[in-house]
Amino acid sequence: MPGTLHRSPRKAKGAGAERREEILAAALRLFGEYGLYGVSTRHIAQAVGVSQPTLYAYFASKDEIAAELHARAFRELEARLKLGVRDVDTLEAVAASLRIYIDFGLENPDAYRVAFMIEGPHGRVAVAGPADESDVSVPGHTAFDILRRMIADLHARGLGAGDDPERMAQSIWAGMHGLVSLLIARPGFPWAEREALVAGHVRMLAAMAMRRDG
Amino acid sequence: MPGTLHRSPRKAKGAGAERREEILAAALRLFGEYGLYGVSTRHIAQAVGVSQPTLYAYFASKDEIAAELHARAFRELEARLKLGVRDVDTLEAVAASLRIYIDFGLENPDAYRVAFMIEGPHGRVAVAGPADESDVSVPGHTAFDILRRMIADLHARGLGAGDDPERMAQSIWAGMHGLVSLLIARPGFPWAEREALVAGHVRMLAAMAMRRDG
DNA sequence: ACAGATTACCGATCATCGATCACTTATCAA
DNA sequence: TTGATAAGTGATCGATGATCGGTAATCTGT
Repeated sequence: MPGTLHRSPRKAKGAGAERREEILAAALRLFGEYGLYGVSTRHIAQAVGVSQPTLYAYFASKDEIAAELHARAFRELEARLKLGVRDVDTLEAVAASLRIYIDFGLENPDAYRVAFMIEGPHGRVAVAGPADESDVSVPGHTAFDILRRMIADLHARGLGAGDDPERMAQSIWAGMHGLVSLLIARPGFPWAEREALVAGHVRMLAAMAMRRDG
Repeated sequence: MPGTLHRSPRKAKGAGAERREEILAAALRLFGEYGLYGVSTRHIAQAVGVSQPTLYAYFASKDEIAAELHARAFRELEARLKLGVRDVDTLEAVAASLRIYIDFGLENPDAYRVAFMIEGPHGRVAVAGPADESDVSVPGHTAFDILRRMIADLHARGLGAGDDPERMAQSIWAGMHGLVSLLIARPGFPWAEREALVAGHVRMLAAMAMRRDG
Protein backbone atom coordinates (compact mmCIF):
# COMPACT_ATOMS: atom_id res chain seq x y z
CA MET A 1 0.00 0.00 0.00
CA PRO A 2 2.44 2.68 -1.13
CA GLY A 3 1.77 6.36 -0.81
CA THR A 4 -0.38 6.08 2.31
CA LEU A 5 -0.36 9.21 4.46
CA HIS A 6 -1.73 9.71 7.95
CA ARG A 7 -0.87 13.39 8.37
CA SER A 8 -2.93 16.05 6.68
CA PRO A 9 -1.24 18.03 3.93
CA ARG A 10 -1.98 21.73 3.59
CA LYS A 11 -2.42 22.65 7.22
CA ALA A 12 -4.19 25.92 6.45
CA LYS A 13 -6.01 27.24 3.43
CA GLY A 14 -3.97 29.01 0.78
CA ALA A 15 -0.62 27.82 2.07
CA GLY A 16 0.50 28.07 -1.55
CA ALA A 17 3.71 30.06 -1.86
CA GLU A 18 4.47 30.14 1.86
CA ARG A 19 6.09 26.72 1.71
CA ARG A 20 8.64 28.13 -0.67
CA GLU A 21 9.52 30.82 1.85
CA GLU A 22 9.74 28.29 4.66
CA ILE A 23 12.15 26.23 2.58
CA LEU A 24 14.29 29.26 1.77
CA ALA A 25 14.38 30.39 5.40
CA ALA A 26 15.42 26.95 6.62
CA ALA A 27 18.00 26.58 3.86
CA LEU A 28 19.54 29.99 4.56
CA ARG A 29 19.93 29.19 8.24
CA LEU A 30 21.35 25.71 7.62
CA PHE A 31 23.67 26.75 4.76
CA GLY A 32 25.07 29.52 6.92
CA GLU A 33 25.67 27.20 9.83
CA TYR A 34 26.91 24.05 8.11
CA GLY A 35 27.81 25.19 4.61
CA LEU A 36 26.19 24.35 1.30
CA TYR A 37 27.74 20.89 1.17
CA GLY A 38 27.24 20.21 4.85
CA VAL A 39 23.48 20.37 4.50
CA SER A 40 21.43 17.72 2.71
CA THR A 41 18.06 18.17 1.11
CA ARG A 42 16.74 15.77 3.73
CA HIS A 43 17.98 18.10 6.48
CA ILE A 44 16.22 21.04 4.89
CA ALA A 45 13.04 19.05 4.44
CA GLN A 46 13.13 17.89 8.06
CA ALA A 47 13.63 21.46 9.28
CA VAL A 48 10.60 22.56 7.28
CA GLY A 49 8.55 19.55 8.34
CA VAL A 50 7.96 17.99 4.95
CA SER A 51 9.38 15.05 3.06
CA GLN A 52 12.47 15.45 0.93
CA PRO A 53 10.83 15.12 -2.51
CA THR A 54 8.52 18.00 -1.59
CA LEU A 55 11.43 20.41 -2.03
CA TYR A 56 11.52 19.52 -5.69
CA ALA A 57 7.98 20.76 -6.15
CA TYR A 58 9.27 24.26 -5.38
CA PHE A 59 12.84 24.13 -6.70
CA ALA A 60 14.39 22.23 -9.56
CA SER A 61 17.49 21.40 -7.57
CA LYS A 62 19.41 22.09 -4.41
CA ASP A 63 21.60 24.51 -6.35
CA GLU A 64 18.49 26.45 -7.35
CA ILE A 65 17.68 26.98 -3.67
CA ALA A 66 21.15 28.39 -3.16
CA ALA A 67 20.82 30.49 -6.32
CA GLU A 68 17.58 32.02 -5.08
CA LEU A 69 19.20 32.92 -1.76
CA HIS A 70 22.15 34.32 -3.70
CA ALA A 71 19.88 36.55 -5.81
CA ARG A 72 17.92 37.72 -2.79
CA ALA A 73 21.07 38.59 -0.89
CA PHE A 74 22.20 40.73 -3.79
CA ARG A 75 18.87 42.49 -4.02
CA GLU A 76 18.95 43.22 -0.29
CA LEU A 77 22.49 44.57 -0.57
CA GLU A 78 21.55 46.71 -3.54
CA ALA A 79 18.54 48.08 -1.71
CA ARG A 80 20.71 49.05 1.24
CA LEU A 81 23.29 50.69 -0.97
CA LYS A 82 20.68 52.65 -2.92
CA LEU A 83 19.20 53.95 0.31
CA GLY A 84 22.46 54.62 2.09
CA VAL A 85 24.88 56.01 -0.48
CA ARG A 86 24.23 59.74 -0.76
CA ASP A 87 26.64 62.64 -0.68
CA VAL A 88 30.22 61.63 -1.03
CA ASP A 89 31.79 65.02 -0.38
CA THR A 90 33.78 64.11 2.72
CA LEU A 91 35.99 61.20 3.64
CA GLU A 92 33.59 60.28 6.42
CA ALA A 93 30.70 60.15 3.97
CA VAL A 94 32.60 57.89 1.60
CA ALA A 95 33.68 55.67 4.48
CA ALA A 96 30.08 55.46 5.71
CA SER A 97 28.95 54.35 2.27
CA LEU A 98 31.57 51.64 2.15
CA ARG A 99 30.52 50.48 5.60
CA ILE A 100 27.08 49.70 4.27
CA TYR A 101 28.60 46.90 2.22
CA ILE A 102 30.76 45.57 5.04
CA ASP A 103 28.02 45.80 7.64
CA PHE A 104 25.66 43.94 5.34
CA GLY A 105 28.13 41.10 5.03
CA LEU A 106 28.86 40.90 8.74
CA GLU A 107 25.21 41.20 9.77
CA ASN A 108 24.12 38.59 7.20
CA PRO A 109 27.02 36.14 7.08
CA ASP A 110 24.74 33.35 5.87
CA ALA A 111 23.57 35.41 2.92
CA TYR A 112 27.03 36.78 2.22
CA ARG A 113 28.54 33.33 2.27
CA VAL A 114 25.91 32.02 -0.08
CA ALA A 115 26.27 35.02 -2.36
CA PHE A 116 30.03 35.45 -2.51
CA MET A 117 31.93 32.67 -0.84
CA ILE A 118 30.43 29.32 -1.76
CA GLU A 119 32.02 27.55 -4.64
CA GLY A 120 29.49 26.31 -7.11
CA PRO A 121 29.73 23.68 -9.85
CA HIS A 122 33.09 23.55 -11.58
CA GLY A 123 34.63 25.70 -8.90
CA ARG A 124 32.69 28.72 -10.07
CA VAL A 125 30.52 30.89 -7.89
CA ALA A 126 26.90 29.86 -8.19
CA VAL A 127 24.98 32.48 -10.13
CA ALA A 128 21.24 32.79 -10.59
CA GLY A 129 20.06 33.58 -14.07
CA PRO A 130 22.37 33.89 -17.07
CA ALA A 131 25.75 32.31 -16.62
CA ASP A 132 27.57 35.10 -18.45
CA GLU A 133 28.89 37.36 -15.72
CA SER A 134 29.61 40.14 -18.19
CA ASP A 135 25.85 40.57 -18.49
CA VAL A 136 24.88 43.53 -16.31
CA SER A 137 21.63 41.80 -15.36
CA VAL A 138 23.56 39.29 -13.29
CA PRO A 139 22.94 39.91 -9.59
CA GLY A 140 25.81 41.76 -8.06
CA HIS A 141 26.56 44.01 -10.97
CA THR A 142 23.96 46.48 -9.86
CA ALA A 143 25.58 46.60 -6.43
CA PHE A 144 28.96 47.09 -8.02
CA ASP A 145 27.55 49.77 -10.31
CA ILE A 146 26.58 51.82 -7.28
CA LEU A 147 30.16 51.67 -6.06
CA ARG A 148 31.41 52.43 -9.55
CA ARG A 149 29.21 55.50 -9.80
CA MET A 150 30.35 56.72 -6.41
CA ILE A 151 33.97 56.51 -7.52
CA ALA A 152 33.12 58.21 -10.81
CA ASP A 153 31.42 60.93 -8.78
CA LEU A 154 34.59 61.51 -6.80
CA HIS A 155 36.58 61.52 -10.00
CA ALA A 156 34.31 64.18 -11.50
CA ARG A 157 34.99 66.32 -8.43
CA GLY A 158 38.69 66.08 -9.11
CA LEU A 159 39.41 63.50 -6.42
CA GLY A 160 41.35 60.30 -7.01
CA ALA A 161 42.40 61.86 -10.27
CA GLY A 162 45.50 59.79 -10.78
CA ASP A 163 43.73 56.47 -11.18
CA ASP A 164 41.32 54.97 -13.63
CA PRO A 165 37.94 55.07 -11.80
CA GLU A 166 37.03 51.58 -12.97
CA ARG A 167 40.23 50.12 -11.59
CA MET A 168 39.81 52.05 -8.38
CA ALA A 169 36.27 50.77 -7.93
CA GLN A 170 37.45 47.20 -8.39
CA SER A 171 40.27 47.68 -5.90
CA ILE A 172 37.90 49.13 -3.33
CA TRP A 173 35.43 46.29 -3.87
CA ALA A 174 38.22 43.76 -3.43
CA GLY A 175 39.31 45.52 -0.26
CA MET A 176 35.85 45.30 1.22
CA HIS A 177 35.21 41.72 0.14
CA GLY A 178 38.55 40.61 1.53
CA LEU A 179 37.81 41.82 5.03
CA VAL A 180 34.24 40.54 5.09
CA SER A 181 35.08 37.11 3.71
CA LEU A 182 38.04 36.60 6.01
CA LEU A 183 36.12 37.71 9.11
CA ILE A 184 33.34 35.30 8.18
CA ALA A 185 35.51 32.38 7.09
CA ARG A 186 38.11 32.51 9.86
CA PRO A 187 36.31 33.31 13.10
CA GLY A 188 39.08 31.61 15.07
CA PHE A 189 41.79 33.96 13.85
CA PRO A 190 43.02 36.41 16.50
CA TRP A 191 41.42 39.42 14.89
CA ALA A 192 41.78 42.93 16.26
CA GLU A 193 38.70 44.43 17.86
CA ARG A 194 36.12 44.30 15.11
CA GLU A 195 34.71 47.83 15.25
CA ALA A 196 38.16 49.43 15.16
CA LEU A 197 39.29 47.06 12.43
CA VAL A 198 36.30 47.75 10.21
CA ALA A 199 36.36 51.50 10.87
CA GLY A 200 40.05 51.71 10.07
CA HIS A 201 39.61 49.56 6.99
CA VAL A 202 36.85 51.64 5.43
CA ARG A 203 38.72 54.86 6.27
CA MET A 204 41.76 53.42 4.54
CA LEU A 205 39.75 52.51 1.45
CA ALA A 206 37.90 55.82 1.44
CA ALA A 207 41.17 57.72 1.71
CA MET A 208 42.54 55.81 -1.26
CA ALA A 209 39.44 56.59 -3.29
CA MET A 210 39.77 60.30 -2.52
CA ARG A 211 43.50 60.92 -2.57
CA ARG A 212 44.63 63.58 -5.03
CA ASP A 213 48.18 62.34 -5.59
CA GLY A 214 48.87 59.76 -8.31
CA MET B 1 36.43 -15.69 -7.06
CA PRO B 2 36.58 -12.19 -5.55
CA GLY B 3 39.75 -10.14 -5.50
CA THR B 4 41.12 -11.55 -8.73
CA LEU B 5 43.52 -9.20 -10.51
CA HIS B 6 45.05 -9.42 -13.95
CA ARG B 7 47.16 -6.28 -13.82
CA SER B 8 50.40 -6.18 -11.91
CA PRO B 9 50.58 -3.91 -8.90
CA ARG B 10 53.79 -2.07 -8.11
CA LYS B 11 55.01 -1.32 -11.60
CA ALA B 12 58.54 -0.55 -10.51
CA LYS B 13 60.57 -1.39 -7.42
CA GLY B 14 60.29 0.93 -4.45
CA ALA B 15 57.28 2.82 -5.75
CA GLY B 16 56.41 3.30 -2.07
CA ALA B 17 55.73 6.95 -1.28
CA GLU B 18 55.49 8.08 -4.87
CA ARG B 19 51.89 6.98 -5.10
CA ARG B 20 51.05 9.52 -2.44
CA GLU B 21 52.60 12.26 -4.55
CA GLU B 22 50.76 11.08 -7.64
CA ILE B 23 47.49 11.24 -5.75
CA LEU B 24 48.23 14.73 -4.46
CA ALA B 25 49.21 15.98 -7.91
CA ALA B 26 46.06 14.60 -9.51
CA ALA B 27 43.88 15.93 -6.70
CA LEU B 28 45.40 19.42 -6.90
CA ARG B 29 44.76 19.61 -10.62
CA LEU B 30 41.22 18.27 -10.38
CA PHE B 31 40.22 20.33 -7.33
CA GLY B 32 41.47 23.46 -9.06
CA GLU B 33 39.53 22.70 -12.21
CA TYR B 34 36.27 21.33 -10.84
CA GLY B 35 36.29 22.32 -7.19
CA LEU B 36 36.57 20.17 -4.09
CA TYR B 37 32.97 19.01 -4.32
CA GLY B 38 33.03 18.62 -8.08
CA VAL B 39 35.67 15.91 -7.88
CA SER B 40 34.97 12.42 -6.53
CA THR B 41 37.47 10.04 -5.02
CA ARG B 42 36.79 7.79 -8.00
CA HIS B 43 37.82 10.58 -10.37
CA ILE B 44 41.08 11.04 -8.50
CA ALA B 45 41.73 7.31 -8.47
CA GLN B 46 41.05 7.04 -12.18
CA ALA B 47 43.41 9.94 -12.92
CA VAL B 48 46.13 8.19 -10.93
CA GLY B 49 45.37 4.80 -12.44
CA VAL B 50 44.41 2.94 -9.28
CA SER B 51 41.17 1.80 -7.72
CA GLN B 52 39.24 4.08 -5.42
CA PRO B 53 39.90 2.22 -2.13
CA THR B 54 43.62 2.57 -2.80
CA LEU B 55 43.40 6.27 -1.95
CA TYR B 56 42.47 5.29 1.59
CA ALA B 57 45.75 3.47 2.01
CA TYR B 58 47.49 6.86 1.77
CA PHE B 59 44.89 9.23 3.20
CA ALA B 60 42.28 8.78 5.88
CA SER B 61 39.69 10.73 3.95
CA LYS B 62 39.09 12.98 0.99
CA ASP B 63 39.28 15.97 3.31
CA GLU B 64 42.74 14.88 4.39
CA ILE B 65 43.92 15.07 0.80
CA ALA B 66 42.63 18.63 0.62
CA ALA B 67 44.20 19.40 3.99
CA GLU B 68 47.61 18.18 2.82
CA LEU B 69 47.37 20.37 -0.29
CA HIS B 70 46.30 23.24 1.96
CA ALA B 71 49.33 22.81 4.20
CA ARG B 72 51.70 22.52 1.26
CA ALA B 73 50.30 25.63 -0.36
CA PHE B 74 50.95 27.56 2.84
CA ARG B 75 54.49 26.28 3.11
CA GLU B 76 55.15 27.29 -0.49
CA LEU B 77 53.72 30.75 0.13
CA GLU B 78 55.77 31.14 3.29
CA ALA B 79 58.93 30.09 1.50
CA ARG B 80 58.33 32.67 -1.20
CA LEU B 81 57.64 35.40 1.33
CA LYS B 82 60.74 34.57 3.37
CA LEU B 83 62.87 34.76 0.25
CA GLY B 84 61.24 37.80 -1.28
CA VAL B 85 60.48 40.20 1.56
CA ARG B 86 63.64 42.20 2.25
CA ASP B 87 64.13 45.92 2.64
CA VAL B 88 60.94 47.84 3.05
CA ASP B 89 62.39 51.34 2.89
CA THR B 90 60.54 52.56 -0.19
CA LEU B 91 56.95 52.34 -1.32
CA GLU B 92 58.05 50.31 -4.31
CA ALA B 93 59.80 47.81 -2.05
CA VAL B 94 56.72 47.40 0.12
CA ALA B 95 54.51 47.05 -2.94
CA ALA B 96 56.87 44.41 -4.38
CA SER B 97 56.65 42.42 -1.16
CA LEU B 98 52.88 42.52 -1.21
CA ARG B 99 52.93 41.40 -4.83
CA ILE B 100 54.61 38.18 -3.78
CA TYR B 101 51.43 37.18 -2.01
CA ILE B 102 49.14 38.21 -4.84
CA ASP B 103 51.31 36.66 -7.54
CA PHE B 104 51.43 33.42 -5.61
CA GLY B 105 47.66 33.28 -5.51
CA LEU B 106 47.22 34.15 -9.17
CA GLU B 107 49.94 31.78 -10.36
CA ASN B 108 48.64 28.94 -8.18
CA PRO B 109 44.88 29.40 -8.19
CA ASP B 110 44.34 25.71 -7.47
CA ALA B 111 46.47 25.87 -4.35
CA TYR B 112 45.08 29.25 -3.30
CA ARG B 113 41.53 28.05 -3.69
CA VAL B 114 42.23 24.95 -1.66
CA ALA B 115 44.07 26.95 1.00
CA PHE B 116 41.82 29.98 1.42
CA MET B 117 38.60 29.71 -0.49
CA ILE B 118 37.12 26.26 -0.08
CA GLU B 119 34.54 25.89 2.58
CA GLY B 120 35.23 22.92 4.80
CA PRO B 121 33.02 20.99 7.20
CA HIS B 122 30.55 23.19 9.09
CA GLY B 123 31.23 26.04 6.72
CA ARG B 124 34.68 26.55 8.15
CA VAL B 125 37.86 26.66 6.15
CA ALA B 126 39.52 23.27 6.10
CA VAL B 127 42.62 23.33 8.24
CA ALA B 128 45.34 20.73 8.58
CA GLY B 129 46.51 19.96 12.07
CA PRO B 130 45.00 21.55 15.18
CA ALA B 131 41.60 23.08 14.67
CA ASP B 132 42.37 26.04 16.98
CA GLU B 133 43.31 28.83 14.62
CA SER B 134 44.75 30.91 17.41
CA ASP B 135 47.58 28.36 17.54
CA VAL B 136 50.52 29.88 15.70
CA SER B 137 51.51 26.45 14.40
CA VAL B 138 48.47 26.48 12.14
CA PRO B 139 49.56 26.90 8.54
CA GLY B 140 49.02 30.42 7.39
CA HIS B 141 49.98 32.15 10.59
CA THR B 142 53.63 32.02 9.66
CA ALA B 143 52.79 33.70 6.37
CA PHE B 144 50.78 36.32 8.19
CA ASP B 145 53.58 36.80 10.70
CA ILE B 146 55.90 37.84 7.90
CA LEU B 147 53.43 40.50 6.86
CA ARG B 148 52.94 41.54 10.49
CA ARG B 149 56.68 41.93 10.98
CA MET B 150 56.97 43.99 7.82
CA ILE B 151 54.31 46.36 9.06
CA ALA B 152 55.94 46.50 12.49
CA ASP B 153 59.21 47.32 10.73
CA LEU B 154 57.59 50.26 9.01
CA HIS B 155 56.07 51.35 12.27
CA ALA B 156 59.49 51.26 13.95
CA ARG B 157 60.77 53.56 11.23
CA GLY B 158 58.07 56.05 12.04
CA LEU B 159 55.81 55.18 9.11
CA GLY B 160 52.14 54.38 9.40
CA ALA B 161 52.39 55.82 12.87
CA GLY B 162 48.73 56.62 13.27
CA ASP B 163 47.48 53.06 13.20
CA ASP B 164 47.88 49.99 15.32
CA PRO B 165 50.35 47.81 13.36
CA GLU B 166 48.35 44.67 14.05
CA ARG B 167 45.18 46.19 12.70
CA MET B 168 47.05 47.58 9.72
CA ALA B 169 48.52 44.17 8.92
CA GLN B 170 45.09 42.58 9.03
CA SER B 171 43.66 45.29 6.76
CA ILE B 172 46.46 44.83 4.26
CA TRP B 173 46.04 41.06 4.33
CA ALA B 174 42.32 41.46 3.73
CA GLY B 175 43.01 43.81 0.85
CA MET B 176 45.29 41.28 -0.82
CA HIS B 177 43.04 38.31 -0.20
CA GLY B 178 40.04 40.18 -1.54
CA LEU B 179 41.61 40.86 -4.90
CA VAL B 180 43.10 37.39 -5.32
CA SER B 181 39.94 35.55 -4.30
CA LEU B 182 37.68 37.66 -6.50
CA LEU B 183 39.95 37.36 -9.52
CA ILE B 184 40.03 33.60 -9.06
CA ALA B 185 36.36 33.10 -8.21
CA ARG B 186 34.84 35.44 -10.79
CA PRO B 187 36.83 35.05 -14.00
CA GLY B 188 33.83 36.17 -16.04
CA PHE B 189 33.63 39.58 -14.38
CA PRO B 190 34.72 42.46 -16.66
CA TRP B 191 37.93 43.12 -14.78
CA ALA B 192 40.32 45.88 -15.70
CA GLU B 193 43.59 44.83 -17.28
CA ARG B 194 45.11 42.52 -14.69
CA GLU B 195 48.64 43.85 -14.49
CA ALA B 196 47.48 47.44 -14.04
CA LEU B 197 44.83 46.35 -11.55
CA VAL B 198 47.24 44.36 -9.42
CA ALA B 199 49.99 46.98 -9.62
CA GLY B 200 47.59 49.74 -8.62
CA HIS B 201 46.14 47.61 -5.82
CA VAL B 202 49.47 46.79 -4.19
CA ARG B 203 50.58 50.40 -4.54
CA MET B 204 47.39 51.46 -2.83
CA LEU B 205 47.92 49.02 0.02
CA ALA B 206 51.60 49.88 0.33
CA ALA B 207 50.80 53.57 0.45
CA MET B 208 48.33 52.93 3.25
CA ALA B 209 50.87 50.94 5.19
CA MET B 210 53.41 53.76 4.90
CA ARG B 211 51.31 56.90 5.21
CA ARG B 212 52.31 59.19 8.02
CA ASP B 213 48.99 60.89 8.57
CA GLY B 214 46.52 59.43 11.00
C1' DA C 1 64.96 -22.94 -2.95
C1' DC C 2 61.45 -22.25 0.12
C1' DA C 3 58.08 -20.23 3.91
C1' DG C 4 56.34 -16.56 6.29
C1' DA C 5 55.63 -11.73 6.74
C1' DT C 6 54.86 -7.42 4.58
C1' DT C 7 53.46 -4.28 1.01
C1' DA C 8 50.24 -2.79 -2.36
C1' DC C 9 46.16 -3.32 -4.18
C1' DC C 10 41.35 -4.71 -5.55
C1' DG C 11 36.07 -6.18 -5.76
C1' DA C 12 32.15 -5.95 -3.14
C1' DT C 13 29.50 -3.50 -0.16
C1' DC C 14 27.52 0.07 3.12
C1' DA C 15 24.95 4.38 4.38
C1' DT C 16 24.01 8.66 2.47
C1' DC C 17 23.48 11.99 -1.19
C1' DG C 18 20.65 14.58 -4.98
C1' DA C 19 17.03 13.52 -7.87
C1' DT C 20 12.89 11.07 -10.09
C1' DC C 21 8.92 8.25 -10.18
C1' DA C 22 4.16 6.57 -9.55
C1' DC C 23 0.82 7.16 -6.38
C1' DT C 24 -2.45 9.17 -2.76
C1' DT C 25 -4.94 12.69 -0.47
C1' DA C 26 -7.24 17.18 0.11
C1' DT C 27 -9.55 20.92 -1.94
C1' DC C 28 -12.38 23.32 -5.25
C1' DA C 29 -15.22 24.25 -9.52
C1' DA C 30 -18.97 22.61 -12.46
C1' DT D 1 -21.40 14.01 -7.36
C1' DT D 2 -17.69 14.20 -10.37
C1' DG D 3 -13.51 15.65 -12.52
C1' DA D 4 -9.45 18.54 -12.24
C1' DT D 5 -5.83 20.41 -9.70
C1' DA D 6 -2.72 21.33 -5.97
C1' DA D 7 0.26 19.31 -2.46
C1' DG D 8 2.74 15.73 -0.64
C1' DT D 9 4.47 10.97 0.03
C1' DG D 10 7.19 6.25 -0.08
C1' DA D 11 10.07 3.75 -2.98
C1' DT D 12 13.82 3.89 -5.74
C1' DC D 13 17.73 5.39 -8.92
C1' DG D 14 22.76 6.26 -9.87
C1' DA D 15 26.66 8.35 -7.60
C1' DT D 16 29.28 9.47 -3.51
C1' DG D 17 32.70 8.77 0.59
C1' DA D 18 34.20 5.13 3.21
C1' DT D 19 35.04 0.18 4.98
C1' DC D 20 35.78 -4.71 4.61
C1' DG D 21 37.87 -9.13 3.61
C1' DG D 22 40.75 -11.12 0.47
C1' DT D 23 44.57 -11.53 -3.29
C1' DA D 24 48.90 -10.93 -5.76
C1' DA D 25 53.58 -9.39 -5.73
C1' DT D 26 57.66 -8.56 -3.20
C1' DC D 27 60.96 -8.96 0.56
C1' DT D 28 63.46 -11.46 4.37
C1' DG D 29 65.50 -15.17 6.84
C1' DT D 30 66.97 -19.75 6.66
